[in-house]
Amino acid sequence: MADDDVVDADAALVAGQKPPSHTERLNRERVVDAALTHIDEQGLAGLSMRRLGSTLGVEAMALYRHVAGKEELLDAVVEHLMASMWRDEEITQEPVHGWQDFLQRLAHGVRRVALAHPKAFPLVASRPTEAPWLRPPLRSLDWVEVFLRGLTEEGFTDEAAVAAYRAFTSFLLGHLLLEVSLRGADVGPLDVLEPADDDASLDGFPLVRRLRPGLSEDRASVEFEESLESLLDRLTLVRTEHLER
Amino acid sequence: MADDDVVDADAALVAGQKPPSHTERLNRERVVDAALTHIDEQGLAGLSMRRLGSTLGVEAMALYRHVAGKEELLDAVVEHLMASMWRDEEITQEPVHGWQDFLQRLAHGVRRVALAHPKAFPLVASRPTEAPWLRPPLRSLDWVEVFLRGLTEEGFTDEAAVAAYRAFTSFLLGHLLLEVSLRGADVGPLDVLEPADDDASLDGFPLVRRLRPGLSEDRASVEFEESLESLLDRLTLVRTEHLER
DNA sequence: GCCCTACGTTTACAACGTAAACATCCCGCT
DNA sequence: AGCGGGATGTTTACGTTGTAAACGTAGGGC
Repeated sequence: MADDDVVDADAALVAGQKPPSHTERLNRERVVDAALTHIDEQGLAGLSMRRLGSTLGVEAMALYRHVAGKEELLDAVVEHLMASMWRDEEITQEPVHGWQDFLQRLAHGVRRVALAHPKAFPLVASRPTEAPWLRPPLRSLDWVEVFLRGLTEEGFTDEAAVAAYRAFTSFLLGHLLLEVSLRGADVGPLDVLEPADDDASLDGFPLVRRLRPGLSEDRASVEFEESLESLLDRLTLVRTEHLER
Repeated sequence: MADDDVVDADAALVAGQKPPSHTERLNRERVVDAALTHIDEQGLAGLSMRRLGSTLGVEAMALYRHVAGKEELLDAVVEHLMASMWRDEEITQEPVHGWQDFLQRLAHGVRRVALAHPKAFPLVASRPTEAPWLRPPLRSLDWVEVFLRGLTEEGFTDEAAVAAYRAFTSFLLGHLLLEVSLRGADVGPLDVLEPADDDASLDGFPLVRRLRPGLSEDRASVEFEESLESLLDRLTLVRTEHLER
């Protein structure tokens, strides 16, 4: 990305635009981008205005010309994350083959975002939404509109579409939060205690001890797929129930 | 609870024990309890060691004799929350009528805890578990053992019980996090702007505008019930599939 | 060429988590 | 009963945080 900046600067020069006085000027987008990569690399707790400023070669207070404060910055990161899904041509480009295909693509799109930014995704779940009837992770008006359009165009009644929104968001939140908490967890001090990890006196817990290998397996992908399939089955029922009424 | 303290002190006097020098002595339980009620009342962000100390009539540093630090205190609050479910006689007392009854009681028990402490419950979801194969909200060895025992005793194979654990935790996390974020949200400045809440230019979002009444309804309870029912149906399949194999 | 405005810096303050040294009180021992 | 020592709470202090306010400064429109 540092290379990108250099390239961009050169291109700007060739195009006859302003040569950067010292480095490229700050703007809201650069601040938000830097915040996201900082969270990706150092974790949410490692983000402070001062540190973020210094990675941008700038004093902390400079950031306040572009974001209103830390809270608003975090909201902007969330917005940026969900907005990045618009560039996902599998969702916005390809024609849709039925509502099940549509929900599959949406679900996988959100999952891609979550897995690309495991340390940042919890923000999508925990920041308050701008209206109480918006639910993470589909928390922007744009995505809710897309969601409702996708379903009502495919024969869902209004009530069924709303019910589907609720079920879909609950599903995504539960699965993705658990998955990113696995993948985003900082690998411990890399202790050699790995082999001795069944030591810690699982003596009172015979079933846990016996099933620990199974519990430790990474089944996140198939678990997601199967639960999604099951949800779609349920929504099939919801849809036809509301139609017959 | 302040009354309780007085009563306890009097009882202690009658029983011939130490009269409290000034107020009751501090101990870990009082600290954790106070932290929980502080979070319930002021929200997680409003909790600081100094403020918590002063509600206990004590200097901030006194807390460090009883908890190792703020992080450990939050972990203790989470532990306390989930441990409080043991006193739920509907879970631990009554005999179980089949695994579906068992899971229903467990689910409702966790939900009761979540709804009783909407501001604190997100901690149950966000604090790291002590092992990567433990998943919120059933994140203690005790509860996982109970869970696995309840299912294996009812004819689940080891693999099916593990699959059920994954599905059950995802379900609870998604639904309860969304529900408490509704009920725990600080009611805004109580603006009179309530009636004008469809104002904010929903013009680009016709479907959202049309379905907003439906989206605003509080369907949390029936949504929970229906999703739980659907999950139990799915687990019925999982169970018999693994048996036939 | 000059000025205004947008941008970045400096300085400052209150609040935070917590380490270290200190005071104090209570309990068990002889 | 007296005393010694460990447990408990306080004081002081340090570094870090978010951010308000005043200040410089540089660059583009007239």
